[in-house]
Parts: sequence; structure tokens; C-alpha cells
Amino acid sequence: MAGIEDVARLAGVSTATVSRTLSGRGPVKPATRLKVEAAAGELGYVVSASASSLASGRTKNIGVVVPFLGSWFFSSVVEGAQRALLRNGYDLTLYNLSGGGDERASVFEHFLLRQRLDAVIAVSLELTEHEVDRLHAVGKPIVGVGVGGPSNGVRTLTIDDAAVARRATEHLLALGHTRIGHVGGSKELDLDFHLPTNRRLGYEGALEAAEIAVSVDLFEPANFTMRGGYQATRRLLERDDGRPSAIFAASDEMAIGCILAARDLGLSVPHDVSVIGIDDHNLADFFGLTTMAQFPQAQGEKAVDILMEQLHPRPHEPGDLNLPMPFELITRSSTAPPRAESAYRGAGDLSRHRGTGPVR
Amino acid sequence: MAGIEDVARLAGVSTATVSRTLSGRGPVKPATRLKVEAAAGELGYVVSASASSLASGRTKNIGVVVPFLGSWFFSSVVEGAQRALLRNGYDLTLYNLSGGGDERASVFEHFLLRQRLDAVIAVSLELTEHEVDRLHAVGKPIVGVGVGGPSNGVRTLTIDDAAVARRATEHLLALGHTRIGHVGGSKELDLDFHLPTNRRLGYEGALEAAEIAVSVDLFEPANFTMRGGYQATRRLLERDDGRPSAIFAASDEMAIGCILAARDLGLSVPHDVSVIGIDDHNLADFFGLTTMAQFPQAQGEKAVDILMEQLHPRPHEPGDLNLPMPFELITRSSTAPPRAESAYRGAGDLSRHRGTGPVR
DNA sequence: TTGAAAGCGCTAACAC
DNA sequence: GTGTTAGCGCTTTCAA
Repeated sequence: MAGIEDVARLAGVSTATVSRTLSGRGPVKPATRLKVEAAAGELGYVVSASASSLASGRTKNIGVVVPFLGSWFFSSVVEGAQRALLRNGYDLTLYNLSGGGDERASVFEHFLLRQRLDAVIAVSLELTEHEVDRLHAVGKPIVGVGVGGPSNGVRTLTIDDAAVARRATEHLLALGHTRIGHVGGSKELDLDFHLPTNRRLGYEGALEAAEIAVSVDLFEPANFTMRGGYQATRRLLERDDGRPSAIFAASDEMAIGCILAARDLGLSVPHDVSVIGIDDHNLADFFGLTTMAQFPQAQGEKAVDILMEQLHPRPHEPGDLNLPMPFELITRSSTAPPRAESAYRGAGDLSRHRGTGPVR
Repeated sequence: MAGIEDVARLAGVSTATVSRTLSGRGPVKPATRLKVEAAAGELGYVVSASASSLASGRTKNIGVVVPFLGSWFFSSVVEGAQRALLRNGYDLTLYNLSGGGDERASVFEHFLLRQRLDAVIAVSLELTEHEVDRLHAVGKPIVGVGVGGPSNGVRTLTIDDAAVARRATEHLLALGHTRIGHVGGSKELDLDFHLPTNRRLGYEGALEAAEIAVSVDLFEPANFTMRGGYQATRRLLERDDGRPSAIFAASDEMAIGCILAARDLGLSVPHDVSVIGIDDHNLADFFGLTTMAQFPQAQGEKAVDILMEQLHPRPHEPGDLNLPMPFELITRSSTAPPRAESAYRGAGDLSRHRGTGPVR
């Protein structure tokens, strides 16, 4: 392994000049720069991260903390962040809190404080005040992704959950639906994670604005999985007192569960039941799911952009604390106007229909 | 931020003793140890990773390289590795090669050589000889996960793909199926990734052992996605010359596509068509899919164990170069004996049946 | 079992 | 624009 001295010797300059050249900090005459770069290339020189960090205090490394990885949203955010970091010459150190034991404590008490990170991105985590303090105490910028509202003064990126839910519901209303069910998050999920409530509020807001009474009977809680959505939907569609003609699910995975449940009951989607989700999940297209797209990769990239700006401050005004991220309605084949007679029809004659199946 | 000197002063010992105590290297009298630990705790001292790395040459950090994250297998391996690393006090730095540009080159030419890693885990990547050389040149142990056979002398963890496929096919044979289709990987996927071929060979081996002729007509290539499995299965089931009574898909995602395709054709799974996959994917249970489970989290953990042993050598003999990982048949509701008359029935009378839907 | 002190390989003043 | 040099905060001989 060639060291900086070797490069300096070969280029006929001092180590300081090599450092300045390779790091881009401080002035170097173009001719010198070329000599140094040639020498470095020839020797296959790569700076030692630890030596550089120790001397400069910068690590070129960002920590990303996620609750777990096996979910489309989290892995997409990580993928976006990774891509943006790589572009900037940064490493991404991943902290996965799943396993649900003392992981969280040990990550926040030890791992994040080792001075191996320049900043932290927290995905879908409501940080405690203590955790934020620890991080700020060692001067690490933090940005949150996928958490509503600036939690404890942390910069936060997220879609406006209420607005997205309202928009989804409005889509169903615009198609003429008036009995609209909602498969949302259960109470327990809401403890440190207000997303389910916000989405429910958006749904209710849209109904109220359309002067449609909100009925608790049309809400079924689930756990954001396909199976949860499936089970909730069966409960919703098998009731005797008139099933909804459309369902708004708070996530695409649940929405896909809705579609499968409807099919199993012999109902056609969208003709007997329309279904709309939130996410634009991987599988949404395959199932023909109409959905409110959010763009987690872009959210991950944006989080990195914000941190880069903070770490390499330019003559810029600091942005807002709570950045709303874009979302967009994507219409596929799971939503349509209600059947003329079907809106208030009971669940009696289910057996006639067959599912239409995924598109293609 | 308290430094090692602060701790030494408070504990009334030298910095050398603090270092020895906290790192567990070298002898320390129990009483001294206690004093030091108390002092460190009181000051909230955490060693500086870069200073420690620079002085010792160890980084307590492992690089994990994956082709992309948004797949059940990869994210599970990473999750397992992360858990095991955390337990050992190691960080995990993630390199995601998706984006498919120069990522791969820059990761291998720069990022991995920064001396910020003690070792590398490569997931489902056939490393080039050059890449392996670069890594070995800087003395970094490598272990591969999910790649068949020791590639270029790299220690490798994987299930025996041929054996797993054989076992899956045998399950269908044992149920009495004789016309067994295979939805596998396409030729292009096989370029630097022999898994599809190995699984196909296992399938063919089982048929031959049962003295059943292998028919190319019963093979359909796909791309390891649900949609790919769906489309391949439609082609397989809509042929006029007698459809298979069972399908072996080379992955669970494709197998789920098979199930959905069969349902859309009005065929009942498992009564008209049995389906078996490989993985025990997240969603397998929901779809009632019989599958050959592999355990990617365990594979990730095992990879870490191997590296730990290599990094902290004990009086151990080094293990084998190519470690076969365990797999297991999990029987659910997607496989059953063939209908007496159905095995050779044409595709004409499809319309009678309705899908049974996911379990639950 | 402990302490003194020489680096580890860079970066950033500071001087020129 | 460039060189000299004093650290950055640890670990690890080596001697006691």
C-alpha cells in the first residue's frame, strides 16, 4: 500500500500538496495537480480513511438507521441514499434495529458515537429527545425520513400523509363512490408513529368535505401487511349491512390484500369494489393497483442532499425544517365508477363474479 | 467528548491501561479493570474509531456488497449479517451496486480500498479475478453468499441449488405427478450467475431418476419476478398439447405468479395444478405456497461468523472452502396429488373452476 | 501487571 | 502556490 509520502516523492512535491490536490481543499497550480494525480494513479494510491478522519475530523461516512430492511419503503430509501452518497464519495453505514432487543440502545449509545459518522439519517423513527440530544451533543446533523412533522427539532422529509389520503379518497369520490371503506393502521401502531392516524384523518376530511358521514363501521384496522389487508377486507366485505363499493387502504401491500380478498369473495375489482392504496410499491403495477405514489428513493436522495449542504456549507439560506415530499396519483385498473345498483347491494349474491386477475 | 486521557486521569492509571481494559487485549488486574470501567462509564467515553483504527490497523467494520436491496433474499442476508455484526461490536458498511453504471468499478477501485474495512461479504456476486486480487492484495478476507461454488478461491456460502431443485421436484413426483413444468431463469440471467442452470439441472436430474423424459416444452424461462412467473405460467398452461399437472418454480416470487396465473385461468391450486417454489419468501405463507425454504438471514449470520473466526484466529482448523447451507421442505396448500383425470386433460375446460384464494 | 513513549498516515496552520 | 511541521487520539512495543 503506497502512502502519501510515496506519492509526494514520485511527484516531486510535499505531502501537503498531495493532500491538497487529492482532497480539493486549498489552491494547487494546475501543472502540479497533474503531476500529483499521475503519481497517485501510478501507485494506485488511495487515502487511508482513518488517518484522514483522525486528522481532519471528517469521516465521509453517513449512518442510516432503519427499523428493519425487509420492507419496500425502507429498502428503497436506503437504496436512494446509497446512490446519492456514492456519488459524493461517501460511505453508508447501516444500522438495522430489527431484532427488537437492546439493538436500539446499543446503536444510539455506542455505535453512533464512535466518531465514525459525519451525520445520521433516521428512517421512519420517532427519535426520543435523549437520542437527539446525544447526537447533537457530538455535533452530528440528523435528518429524518418518513416521519411526520419535525420531531424534536430534527429536519424531516415526508409526504403529507393527510393530504395524500385526502387525495386518494377524493379520487374515489370523484368516481361516484359514496360508501368508501378504509383499511388503516391499528391503534398500537400509532404509538410512536402517527402515520396511520394522519392518513385516517385525511380520509375522513375528504368525506366530510363531500358531506358524507364518516362511519366507524367502514374502518378496519390492519398491520400494514398483505395478510392484514386481506383479513380486514374480508371483514369489511362480508358484513350484511351493505358493503362499501370502494376501499382506500393506507398502504399498497394492504391494498393488494384487499384485491385478493375481493376476488376470493367472487367480487370483481374494480366493478364490484374499487381499491386504492398508497406507495406505488413494486408490485402495484402487476396487480393493476391504482395508488398514490410516493418516491422513497427520491426521499433518500433528498436526505443526502440536505446533509451534503449542511456538511459543505455554501452561501445558502437554510431550508425549512419540515419538507413536504411530492406524491402523485397513478391510475391503474383497480378503480372505476361504482356499478349503478351495487353501491348499496348486500353481500348476498357474491358468487356470480370471478376476479379479473392481475393485468397481464 | 471525553478522551482516553480523561478516563486515565479519572481512573488514576495510564492511557495504556485504559486501552487494554476497554479493548480486552492484554492483561489487566480485575480491580484496575473495574476502576477504568467506572471512569469510562462516568464520562460516557466511547473510543474514537478513526484513532483506534489508525493505531491498530483494525476497523471493526465490514463491507457488504449487494447487487441491489429491493429483494427479499438480499435484504434478508444483510439483516442477518447486520445482527451478527452488531453483536460483535462491528459496523456494517453497505455497498449497493444497483444503478448499474460505474458503481461497481468505483466501489471496487476506491471505496473498498480505503482501509475502512476489515473484510468484505459479497452477496450473489460472481467476483472477477481482478476484484478478488485487489481485495486480497490489501489483505481483506472475503466471503461470498448465495453464489454457487468457490469463485476464484473465495470462501462461499450457498444452498446446493441442484439438490434443492431435485428435492422440490421429488416432492411433486412423490405426490404422483408425471407432467411437471419448470419456470426457471432465462439464459441471459445465467451469464455470471449459475443458479438458474443449477436449479434446472436438479429438476431434470429428479425426472431422469424417476425415468420420466425431460421435455423442453415444459420449461418456460422468466426473470425471477412475480410478473415473470405469471406470464411464463400462462404460456405453460394455455398450450393445447396437455398442460402440466404441477409446476416447479425456481423462486417463490415466480411461484406466486404461477398461482395467480392458474387462478386467472380458472384452475384450482392445488387440485388442477400444484405449485412449489424455492425460498420461503415472506409472502409464501400468505399464498399457501409449498416451498423449499432457505434461510438467508442465517446465511448472513454465518458469513459473519466465518469472518470473525478469521479476524480473531483461535486454535482452529480452517473450514472447507465451499459451505453448503441447510434447506428444508415446507409443505403448505399449493401441492397435492394430481386429479385422476386431470394430468393429461387439455386446456379446453378451464372455465369451470375458481381459485381457492390464499389461506386464511 | 503497569507506564512511557513512539508511532499509525494524514491534514491544516503557518511561514515562506 | 507550496513546504514544514505539529498534532489528530489512540495502540503497542519495551522496560520496569
